Formats: sequence, structure tokens, C-alpha cells
Amino acid sequence: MTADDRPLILWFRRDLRLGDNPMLAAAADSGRPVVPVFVLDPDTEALGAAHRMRLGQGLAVLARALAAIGSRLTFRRGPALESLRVLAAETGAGAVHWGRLYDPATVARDTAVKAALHEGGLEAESHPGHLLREPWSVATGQGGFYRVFTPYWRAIRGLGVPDPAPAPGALRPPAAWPASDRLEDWRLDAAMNRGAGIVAPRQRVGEAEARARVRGFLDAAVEAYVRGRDRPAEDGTSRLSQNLALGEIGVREVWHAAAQAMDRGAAGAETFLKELGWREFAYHLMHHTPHIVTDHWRREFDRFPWRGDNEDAERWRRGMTGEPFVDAAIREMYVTGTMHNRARMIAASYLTKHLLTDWRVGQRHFADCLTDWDPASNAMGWQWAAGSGPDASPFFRVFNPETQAERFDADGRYRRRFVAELAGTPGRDALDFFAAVPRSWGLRADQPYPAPVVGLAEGRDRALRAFGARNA
DNA sequence: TGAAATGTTGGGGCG
DNA sequence: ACGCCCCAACATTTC
Repeated sequence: MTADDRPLILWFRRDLRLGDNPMLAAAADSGRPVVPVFVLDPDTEALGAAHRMRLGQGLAVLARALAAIGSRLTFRRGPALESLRVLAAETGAGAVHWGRLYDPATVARDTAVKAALHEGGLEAESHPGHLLREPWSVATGQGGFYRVFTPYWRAIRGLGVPDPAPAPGALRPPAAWPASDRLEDWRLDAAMNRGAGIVAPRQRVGEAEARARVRGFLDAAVEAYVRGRDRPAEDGTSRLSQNLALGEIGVREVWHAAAQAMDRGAAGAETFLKELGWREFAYHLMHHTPHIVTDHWRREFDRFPWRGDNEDAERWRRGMTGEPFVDAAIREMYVTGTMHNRARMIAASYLTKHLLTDWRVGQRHFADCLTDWDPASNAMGWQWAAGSGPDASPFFRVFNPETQAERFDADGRYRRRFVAELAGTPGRDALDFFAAVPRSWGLRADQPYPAPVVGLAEGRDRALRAFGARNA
């Protein structure tokens, strides 16, 4: 039997890179013609506006990177299975390969796609690469899964991580390139409205930029990471989340680079590796308990008297709670597309505790506004903040935004950077907030800063009473 | 990867 | 010299 020489379709999803990409390495090794494709699937691409825009930026850069090695990214729109079948028929492809994803909706879709492709006589193969390890490959001594981060971390810390595969120097083209949509015609930034023009230029897009950032971070900021990562006014974090979310850089490559930095004595490298461990833990949890994405992980919170969406939550969404650290956090998100980790904890604690609002209200809003949105990290983070998650902050652990500001933004630089009303002469970022948000909100930089939605002591007491009532 | 209330301790001022 | 009070600093408990 001769080797199959029919083209191989490479279905790109959240792995917009050439290096450290097992699917791509396998395709290059096969020697077969390769047809790279991205399918905009209406069923599963009901994405938040910011992430959707950011996806468009990533796809444009990936298309150029593929062109540079003599290949071409084909854009198709429609249900994934149908689109892949049609493309296979058009190109005479015998196989579809893709990089595995782990959120419940995508797993369900991909399982069905794989079965149907097999049934249609096509080879269908999924590859790892989005994570350091497959979520099911880590188990406790009892054979179960981990519910607490520290033992999980101890378990994976010493395990080997596969070496990154090098980027292929070339991909064999098919006899003829299939027709493609024009990416620009998809208008992936349309849902962001005014925000697109503010957020887009602030993104670090693509594999080359991500890799440069890894190098820069591991050469400098990582030394002060243990403290610096908690100070949102400083450039003390890796800021790689937007790239990891879209797979613009492989997490395994980042892991090895950080491990090397640790070996040469870089102070914060171990702490940074641990953050990659948190991402991994989020996926481990999402695999074993998929309901973490939609329901309280601890079912007893089903009886908690959460407020659904409400006017206070709307003020939170608008960055107008009157609580400076919280508003700075929200406004940072509108302007930059991301939010500092410390700020996320504070904003989330404030919404779920001081405003007693269901964490899913915040989860949805973050999913709509973050360019680095990730289904596992977003769900775990919100449930952690709300107290309803595994290894979570207990519900009665209520962040005081003013105390937090004292500790992590003592000179007020972060708050003034994003809250124009608090700055004598507001800077670019503070003013851009007003340019990014909908005109219908009627916000202006020269209006007085609002009074707090709720007193800190009052909000805290209300949350603690609600928690007490739940237990009664 | 809290915060606030409450408890304990020990030094110094003072009669 | 001694007890008493005050209070800061720290520790523990509670939510």
C-alpha cells in the first residue's frame, strides 16, 4: 500500500502559531500537501466582542506567517463539520488535523466532527499542545483529580514537559489553493464599536511579538516578579495572557524558557512557572468538572441569595462605582483589553461581595471585554473570587478596595492612570476610556467622580449577613 | 493571593 | 520600687 499523498487539512482554532505546534509538526513530517484553514463557526464562535476582534488580529498575522513559508490560510465560514467536508471535497483532502481544546461546548462539537469525518472516510486526528499536559494525565494517589492547587502544583511541578517542536521551514502546497473568504469581510471587530479603535493598537499580536515579550520578560521583569506582579501600575507581569489565549505562543515553549531562566538563577522564575500552573489547573478542573463554566462548582451556593443583573452591576460595568481601584480596573479593561491580575481579584470581589451580584454577571462581562479571554481561567477566577469554586477564597474573605489600594497602589499611579476624574491632568489612557465606551452612556471626563455605590463597611456587612443566612 | 475584631504582651510614663 | 494605665505591636479568632 502506498503512502497516502492526498492533502491534509490543518484546522487552526486557538493555536495561531507555527512553532511548538504538534499539529503543524505532524503535517510537515507527513510530507503531504497541507491546506491550512480557519473556520468561523457560528455555533461555537459566539464570542465576546473584544476576543473576537483580537482573534481577527491574530488570524491576520498567522496568515502572513503561513504565506512566508509558501503556504496559505484559507478562511471559511459556517458550521465546522460542513465547512471541513466541503473543503475536503474541493481539495481532495484525505485528512483533517487540529489542536485539541477543552471547554465543554468545543469538546462536544469536536467529538461529533471527528465521528462524522471518520464515517465519511476521512482521517481525523486531534493533537495536544494547548496545555503543558493533557488534563486527564494528572491524577491523585487515589486516581481522582485535584481540587486544591498546591497539591496539584506539587504533582506537576517535577513532571517533564514535552520539548517544543520547531516551526516548519516550509509546508507543501496543494495542487491548487481553495477559494477563501476575505478576513476583512468578516468584520470581526464590528461588535466592539468605538472600542476597537482604542483597544486594537494596544494589542501585542502574533507569535513573533509574543516570543519577543517572553524574552524581554525573562531577561528583566521576572527578577522583581514576586512583588512586582502585584503592583498594577508597574509593567511587572508577563502580559502573555492574550497570546496564550489564542495560542500565539506555545505554553510549552514558555515553560521551557522560564525553566531555563530559573536554572540561571532568575529570582521570580519559579513564581512565574506557578502561574502557568494555575492556567493548567483551570483546565484540569474544567475537564473533570465542566459545570465550573456555567454553575456553582460548590452546589451549596445554588441557595445563595445572589442578586441577578442590577443597576449597581451596571455601574460596575461602566467603571462608575465611585470606588477608585474598582473603576480603574474596569476602565483598564476598556482601554487595553486586559486587566491586571490584582485588579481582577479586586473588581471581582467587589461585584460578588459588596454588590452581592451573581459571579456569572461578571464572567459574561469579562468574556465580552477581555482580549485575553480564556474559558477555563475566566470561570475558575470568578468562582474563586465568589467563593463558590474549588480551592476558593472563602465567601467571607472580602477584599477592601481601599486597603488593597494602600498595599498595591500606594502612590495612586494606577488609579490616576485610568480614572480621569482623579488625575489633575488626565493622561491618554484615562481619556481614552471615554472614547472607548458607548456614547449612550453619556460619560464625560469633566464630570465629577461619582459617589460610591455602597459604603465599604455596609457592603461588607450585607455580604456577610447573606453568607450567614445561607448557613442558617 | 483578607479584613476586622478581639486578645495578649511588654515598655514607658506616672503617681 | 511598685502598681497601674495607656497604647502600640503583634497574635489569634471570627466573619
